[in-house]
Amino acid sequence: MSSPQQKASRPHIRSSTDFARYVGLARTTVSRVLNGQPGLKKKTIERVKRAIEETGFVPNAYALHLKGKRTSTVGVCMQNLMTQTLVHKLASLQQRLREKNFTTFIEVVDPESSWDVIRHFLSLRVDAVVFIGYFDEEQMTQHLRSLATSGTPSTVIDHFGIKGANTVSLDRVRGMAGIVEHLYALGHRTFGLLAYSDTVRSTLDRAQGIRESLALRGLHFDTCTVSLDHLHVRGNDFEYGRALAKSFVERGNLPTAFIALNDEIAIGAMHALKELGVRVPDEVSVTGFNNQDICLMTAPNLTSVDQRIDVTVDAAVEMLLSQIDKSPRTKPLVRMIDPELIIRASTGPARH
Amino acid sequence: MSSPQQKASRPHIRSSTDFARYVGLARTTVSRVLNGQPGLKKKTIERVKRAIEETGFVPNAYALHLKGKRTSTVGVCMQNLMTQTLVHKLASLQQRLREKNFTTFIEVVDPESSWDVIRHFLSLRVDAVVFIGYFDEEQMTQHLRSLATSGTPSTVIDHFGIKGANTVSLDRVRGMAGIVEHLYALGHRTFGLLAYSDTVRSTLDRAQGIRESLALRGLHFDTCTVSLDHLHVRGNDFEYGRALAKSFVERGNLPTAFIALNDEIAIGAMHALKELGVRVPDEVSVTGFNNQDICLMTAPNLTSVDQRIDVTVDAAVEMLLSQIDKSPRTKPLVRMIDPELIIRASTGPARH
DNA sequence: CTGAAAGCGCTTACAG
DNA sequence: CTGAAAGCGCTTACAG
Repeated sequence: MSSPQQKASRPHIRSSTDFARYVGLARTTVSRVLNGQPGLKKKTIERVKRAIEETGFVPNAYALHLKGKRTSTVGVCMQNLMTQTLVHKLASLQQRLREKNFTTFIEVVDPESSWDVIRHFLSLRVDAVVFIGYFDEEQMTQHLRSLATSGTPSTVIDHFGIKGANTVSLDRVRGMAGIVEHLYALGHRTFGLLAYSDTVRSTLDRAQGIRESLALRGLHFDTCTVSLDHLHVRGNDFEYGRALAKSFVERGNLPTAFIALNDEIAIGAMHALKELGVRVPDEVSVTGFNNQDICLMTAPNLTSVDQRIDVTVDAAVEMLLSQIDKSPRTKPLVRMIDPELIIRASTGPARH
Repeated sequence: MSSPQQKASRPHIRSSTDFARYVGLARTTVSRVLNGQPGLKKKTIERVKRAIEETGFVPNAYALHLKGKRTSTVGVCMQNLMTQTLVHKLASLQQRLREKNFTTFIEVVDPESSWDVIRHFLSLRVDAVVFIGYFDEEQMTQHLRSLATSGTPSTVIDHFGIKGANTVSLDRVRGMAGIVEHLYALGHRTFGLLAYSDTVRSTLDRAQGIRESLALRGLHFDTCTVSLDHLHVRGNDFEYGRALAKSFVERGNLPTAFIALNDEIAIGAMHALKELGVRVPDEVSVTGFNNQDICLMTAPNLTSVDQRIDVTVDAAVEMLLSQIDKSPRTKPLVRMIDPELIIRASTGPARH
């Protein structure tokens, strides 16, 4: 009968003044009960609590934060392209901050919106700002400066290399080194690179990781890796992986291993290879990146690199808390997270 | 040289009082400039604007909203299990609301956190609350009542059937009817149901849709559909689809079509079928649901149902705006969104 | 065209 | 143990 939409007959209370009048106590007393302060009669406390039940009164957060104290809020700036991995990071971060009694304000940033986001966070007097993902470096530097000017600590998750920024980032160079090491140990000396010819920072880092790791083993990047990225319209999905693998097969002279930029591309490639009669891992090995759930859906299951999101988020939160209420640091904090190579059945000994 | 972390030598301004002193004008005047009110000398405006540049002053949102006006904010409550589809809905909603000059506060709700979320939204005096996903019905009803009591409009996206709730939901019954109609027209009379034996509301609705649509064609649900869900540990992913399809093949006497709960399960099933030598769609047709990107990664591409997220979100925003600043409605608004069947190569004529 | 004063809804010394 | 008063950072009539 009584639907949620139905207007309750309860008195409509909007402020602590209304509420105090309703209870028959001073605002001061009510405030103390609401904040669980000591030195109150048991009866008074119960009286107020009952009144809260009756009226559903909730104090106005805006008035509450006006006194210039910490707002216990953190602004989170997400890159606009939301991948599964980024969603995990976001959810994990919100969870962690909630445990520390912080409220998160999340804003998804697309380049066009010209970043009013920072102003918005500042107007909400957030205690700190977290960036997740990759952004325009110049804009970022400028925004980090605005934050610093206002005395708001900030931490960047993922985007490594922004000058002066506190950063928590996956050690992508090490991640790639792990893959190369693994494949090298299996006897692989020729590598097909899938989707590494991109100019975004994370990809450049990854390519650099391959280059260094090969050099370490006396191999030269340019002679033992092949990329056919230019043959197709750039993508980051299954279809791009499929198309690239197909081109490799058509071209002939297959490398013994494919190193894909991410799991989707790896899986697309695996499917194309299967269709074209190239067996994985007997004839060719394939690796992914990110260790998403889909790595377990393929036959064979996909060797991939796990980002260890929980460790990353823990580090970021720790970094944040160490800055809040402390005097600002001059040297930025930078923390690299070690990725974990998850070896599965898509990689095997190199064929001869 | 000047890194973002470096403390700027600019004067540190925290309030409009500080700022007004800095500019050498009254707070009133400054306020008017900040809010773009008419009747000010051009010179005054420029003076203030320059000072903003110089100091980076941003007014305190909490003080701003204290006057009891609309806060131009909307609280969004997300179910904790974040699927790709849900992320799309969220991003689309935030985008739309931003266009209407609303700020979104997003909270991911897990059952344990016992829903302080609503209190939090109320304390922020949001103009409205949107729920996206599926929640506990009893709790939801209670929370919607709290919102109604405080005069805060709300809309539920997805979770159809909550009493008294304003709802925008995909017409799942029609979505399933579309699939059945399509398969029926292709000559299919026996159907393997993959993962429909779940008791969550959306699944029940979907099963009901199949039942009704079959009945409409003189077919009886119990005799022409088979489910082997009970043979495996429940999942919603590729693996579950794979396992189910395998069981169907082992059992023998295959239905001519598989109707999967979602795209992942359908794709998992397709892979298992392929491995076991059952050709899709020659021997068996397969359908998915949600029309995710992965539908295009399979060979053959997957027939699926599109949720038309943009239409859904538009409807929800429209519903919300129609409630804000209006007197509360007694009858809840309910809007069903028509899904769109996307026919691809995974469905074909029934084999005889 | 600009400013002084009151008020929004809270908390926090300070009295009693 | 409880209350009256001041103050947080804004906006908005109301004066000038």
